[in-house]
Amino acid sequence: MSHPSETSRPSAASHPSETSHPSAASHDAGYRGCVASHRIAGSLRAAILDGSYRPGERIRQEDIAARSGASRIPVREALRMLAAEGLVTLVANSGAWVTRLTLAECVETYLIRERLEPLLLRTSLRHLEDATIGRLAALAGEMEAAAGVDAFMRADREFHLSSYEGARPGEMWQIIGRMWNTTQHYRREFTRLAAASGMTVTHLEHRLLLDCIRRRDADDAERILVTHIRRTRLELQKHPEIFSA
Amino acid sequence: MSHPSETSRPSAASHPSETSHPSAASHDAGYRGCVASHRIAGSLRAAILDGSYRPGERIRQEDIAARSGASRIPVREALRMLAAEGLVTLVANSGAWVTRLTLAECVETYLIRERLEPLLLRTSLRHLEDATIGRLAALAGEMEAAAGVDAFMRADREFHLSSYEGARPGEMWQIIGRMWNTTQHYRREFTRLAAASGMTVTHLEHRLLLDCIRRRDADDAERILVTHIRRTRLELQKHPEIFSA
DNA sequence: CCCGGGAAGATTGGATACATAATTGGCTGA
DNA sequence: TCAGCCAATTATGTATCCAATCTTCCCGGG
Repeated sequence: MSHPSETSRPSAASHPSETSHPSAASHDAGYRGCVASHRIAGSLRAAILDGSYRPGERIRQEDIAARSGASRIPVREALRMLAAEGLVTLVANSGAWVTRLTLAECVETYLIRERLEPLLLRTSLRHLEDATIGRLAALAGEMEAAAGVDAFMRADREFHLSSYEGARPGEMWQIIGRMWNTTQHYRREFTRLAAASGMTVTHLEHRLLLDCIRRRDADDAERILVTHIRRTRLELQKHPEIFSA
Repeated sequence: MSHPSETSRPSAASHPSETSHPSAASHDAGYRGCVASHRIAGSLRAAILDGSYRPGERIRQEDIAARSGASRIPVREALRMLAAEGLVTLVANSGAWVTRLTLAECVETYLIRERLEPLLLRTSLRHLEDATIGRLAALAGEMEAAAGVDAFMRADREFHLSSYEGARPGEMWQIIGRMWNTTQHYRREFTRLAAASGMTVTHLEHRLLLDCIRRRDADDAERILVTHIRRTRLELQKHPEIFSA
């Protein structure tokens, strides 16, 4: 419903054979829009994140196809999307499994987060709205008052990801979001263990981080966030049993 | 051609309905093996990286299918793999384009590299073999003697990526490899410009980095590498015309 | 002369069907 | 009793066909 190249979509390319170019990269690592493959990917992603599927569990294409009322082709596309996000692992001529991380892989993820999340927080801090900061405070309270593991997990996830809301969606946001997803299961198991022995230090770090954010102090915020992620990583490394289940 | 779960593939899962789990995550973000979709993805990737396809250029499924002698379905799978790597951008019901980066996106990529590559180099340094270090020296020489842009690009890419060879393939390697790929075109254009005004500083940085690597000094190596990437980013930001082409 | 609207063509998304490779279970033999 | 091999079954990979959507070109109006 539009005209030549230059209007609805920026920057036609040089070759005459080319037509137009999709507008500002959505970077969804896949299709955007309301196609079946997207719906299926969404419901599968949700199922993996909330623990309905467990790491190492096999995903059969026909099962998903039957359950979603579609054929296997959109299922395959969905599986590829999730594979791109690291949530499932595909093996040629064999099938798909919910990605299982080893302790070493999980630690690597945390090492990456220690370097990237402070950068993203710094980028975000300049444009973070006061309303969002208020929401962060509420979430810190929710975590302290959280009764169960799931409530804590939800608040923790929203707390950290919301603190990055000031950053424009881009490569960094995508990488970090993916890491939160792939480690979700192991953070849940770890939280289960950590909740037993109390999480006062975690809550202190969150409060401290919130204070840095309120002061818009990027340097201090980076330091606290590194500390927070690093300490969690070191704690996690004390519980290798999580990964041998 | 193997037996029950526990032999060729580690760690059967807990549910009886599950079967087995793919061996140590290949993290190919897709299938591994010799299927058609993989072949097609490989040739398309090569074509994009060597500049046969330019950013913003449309990729038609039937073209690729006809050219590779397969049907459109493996082409679609290949496009999804490349989309996962960020090399192509898919839009629902519309098609696929070679991903085009804005200056801001490219700068973001460099900011991420500034934080991650030093970490990867540090990880690699412990296990880097002497033969590889010798190869690095040869590549530094090749860059200094490079006649054309393509020769420099090849040597530069192999120099840096080889310096990470001591690190086990994993998430970090994948992220960084992807970034080298998505920025390949823009680095080529930038190199074209930079070559005109000489690249003595670049060569000095490479020599210096090589020296740190020889001394296995991770701290110095990190610093030099940050400097190297950061300076390139700042130079790149002086040439926004590369992105408006 | 430029902009908006509409219809024909082209291209992608999805369903069904078939070929191929892997898994699973049983069978034979030591 | 158990290891190893073989065949039936299952699941994945691919090809072909049809429907839905978008692109493109042409036309009319301002």
